[in-house]
Amino acid sequence: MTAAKCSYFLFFHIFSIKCECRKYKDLIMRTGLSEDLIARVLGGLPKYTIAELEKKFPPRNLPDGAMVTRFAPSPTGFMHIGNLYGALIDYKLAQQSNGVFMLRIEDTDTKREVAGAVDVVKNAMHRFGLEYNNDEKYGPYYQSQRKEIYRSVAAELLRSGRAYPCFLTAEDMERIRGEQSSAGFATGIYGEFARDRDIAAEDIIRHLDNGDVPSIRLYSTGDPARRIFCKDAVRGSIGFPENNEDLVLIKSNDGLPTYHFAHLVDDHFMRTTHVVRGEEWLPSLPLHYQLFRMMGWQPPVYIHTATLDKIDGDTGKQRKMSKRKDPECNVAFFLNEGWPVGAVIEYLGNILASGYEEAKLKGAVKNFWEYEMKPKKIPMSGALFDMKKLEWWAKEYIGSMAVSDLVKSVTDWANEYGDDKQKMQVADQNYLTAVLAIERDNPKRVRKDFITWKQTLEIVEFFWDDLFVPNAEYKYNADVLNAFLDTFNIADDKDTWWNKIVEIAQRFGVKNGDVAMNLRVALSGRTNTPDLYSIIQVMGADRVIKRIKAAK
RNA sequence: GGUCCCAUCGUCUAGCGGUCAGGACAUCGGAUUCUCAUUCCGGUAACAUGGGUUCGAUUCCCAUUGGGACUGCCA
Repeated sequence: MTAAKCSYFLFFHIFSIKCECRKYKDLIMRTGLSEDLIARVLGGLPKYTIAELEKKFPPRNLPDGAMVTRFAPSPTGFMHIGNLYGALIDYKLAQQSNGVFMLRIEDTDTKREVAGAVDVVKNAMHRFGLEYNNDEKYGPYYQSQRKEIYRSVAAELLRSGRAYPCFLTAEDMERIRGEQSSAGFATGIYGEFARDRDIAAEDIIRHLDNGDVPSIRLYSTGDPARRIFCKDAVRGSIGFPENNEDLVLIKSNDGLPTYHFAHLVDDHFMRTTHVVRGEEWLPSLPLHYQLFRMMGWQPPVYIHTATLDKIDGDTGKQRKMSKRKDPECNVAFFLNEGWPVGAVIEYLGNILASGYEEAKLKGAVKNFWEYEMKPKKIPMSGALFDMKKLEWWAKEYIGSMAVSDLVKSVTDWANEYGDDKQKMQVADQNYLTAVLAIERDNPKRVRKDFITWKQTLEIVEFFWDDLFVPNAEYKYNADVLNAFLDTFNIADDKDTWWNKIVEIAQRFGVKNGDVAMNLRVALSGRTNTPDLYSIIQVMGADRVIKRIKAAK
C-alpha cells in the first residue's frame, strides 16, 4: 500500500515520499507487550529465553555435508504413497550423507486427531525400511509436547512487537472475508483488515478480563509491492510478492502452533538442514523465509516435490492420487496385497532419481540404497504412478530372490494378511518350497510371473488338491492319457520322460505338444503352466496318477 | 480473480546451443528341441504453439495454450 501511494505522489510531492517512507518505517514494529501481559496472553510464563533454547538445542556435531532431514506427517490414520515417496527422499538424503533422519509428529490439529494414527505411520516406515533416529536431545518429537518451546519463542515475538494478540472471532473473520471477496480484494487478515494489529495494552487487558482468548498473529512488515526471492534446491530462485498477511502463529482454540510457526521453531531447533515437502507448500515459502529472516535464523534448504498422479478413469485427465478414489495410493494397500516392499522402494527410487534405473541395469549398484541420489535431480514435474512399471520392478525383484527368501516372504504375508486358504498353502513349507522353486535353478532364465505374494499363491493354487479346479471344457484324448499312465515312472529323468511323450505322440499321430497339453490340463486344469516335468516331480506320482485318471 | 509451479515417445525420463533426440516400462514383430513365462534380436513412437536471441535452438528469453498448487485459527 505504501509503495503504491509513493508512486502516486511521485510527480508532485517529493517531500511526501519521505513522509510516507518514514511513516512506513514507524510501522515496522509495534510496541512490545509487558512481561505480565505476555504471560496472560500466552496462558503462562515463557519457560525459556531464545538464548536458552539455542543452548538447549545446539548445532549438531556432524561431518561436513551431513544432511539432517525429517519426515513430518500429521497423524490422520492414513499414509499416502506420496508421504512414503517424500519420506524415502528424506531417509535417503540422510543415509547417504551420514546425517540424521527424524520422525516428527505434526499433531497440532486437535480437531483431526485419529486414534492409532501414529502406529500406522511407524509401522509403514518400519516395513519399508525407513528407520528413523530421534535423538532425544532434540525432542520431544510430538508437536503437541513442544508447547513450552513455541510459547517461549512467541513470547519473544510479543516482547519485541513482531507479533500481537488478536481477538478476532470466527464470525469477525467470516464477515471480513465476505467483504473482501465481494469488493474484489485478496482475502485474509492483513493491513487495515487486521483490526487488532495495533491493539493497545488496555484493550488487550479488557479482552482478557472478559475471558477472551487471543490467537497470536505475526505483525507482518512485508510489502506486496516488493519482491522476495526464495530458493528451492531443484527449481532454483523463485520470486514472490512479499507477504503482508498477519498469519496466525499460535491458535486460540488449543494454544498450539500453526504449521508455519511450528516449522520455523522445530526445524530451527532440531537443526534440520533439508526440508523435503510437497509442492503444495511452495506458495508459503515466502512466508517461511520471512519468518526465518525475522528471527535472524538460517532457513533450511527446501526441496519441494511434485505430486504422484494418475489418470482419472472417468475424465481421462491426469490428477493427483486421491485418498478417496484410489485405493492404491494408500500405503496399506501395498502391504495388504502383498507387494514386495523392496520393489515398491525400487520403483519410487526410480521415479525420484532417474539415474538409478540405468545404474542398476548396468550393474553399478545392487539396489536403491547403494545408489547416491542427487537432490538437484529430483523431478519437479508430476509423475504418473505407473502400476505396469511397478509390476515390472516387482517381477525383477522377486526373480532375483533366493527361493528360501521367497518362501519366507510369501509365508509371512499369508500368515498376517492371508485368508484360510492361503494360510493352508503355506502350512507345508517343504511342499511350498518345491512349488515355488520350479524354473528357478537358472538365474538367467527365472520365471517372472510372480508379482505380489498374494498373486504368487493364486497362480500356484492347482498344486493343492483342495484348491485344484478340474477343467471341464477341455476335450481330453483318453488314449493318450492311458498311454502315458501305462509307461509313467516318477523316477524317470527329464529326457527319458520326454522321449516317452514323443513316442506316444508318434503312436497316435498327434503332435508332441498335444500330448503335453493333455497332461498339462489334466494335472493343472489350465492351458498355461510352468515346465510340465517339474510339475510332475513336485506333485508326486500319486497325485499325478489320480488327476489323470479323473480327467479321462 | 490473485500468486506460484510445471511442460521431450502412451508412461518414467537422458539431454544442460551443433545429437541420426539416448535409455527403461508398455506395445508390435521374429528366434528360443511342449503351452505360458523367461531369454535374445528387431520395429513403431516424443521435443505443446507462436514470437524473439543466435551462424545455429529440444536446450536461453517472452507470450499463448494446457495441466497443477495455494489463496483456513488444515497440514
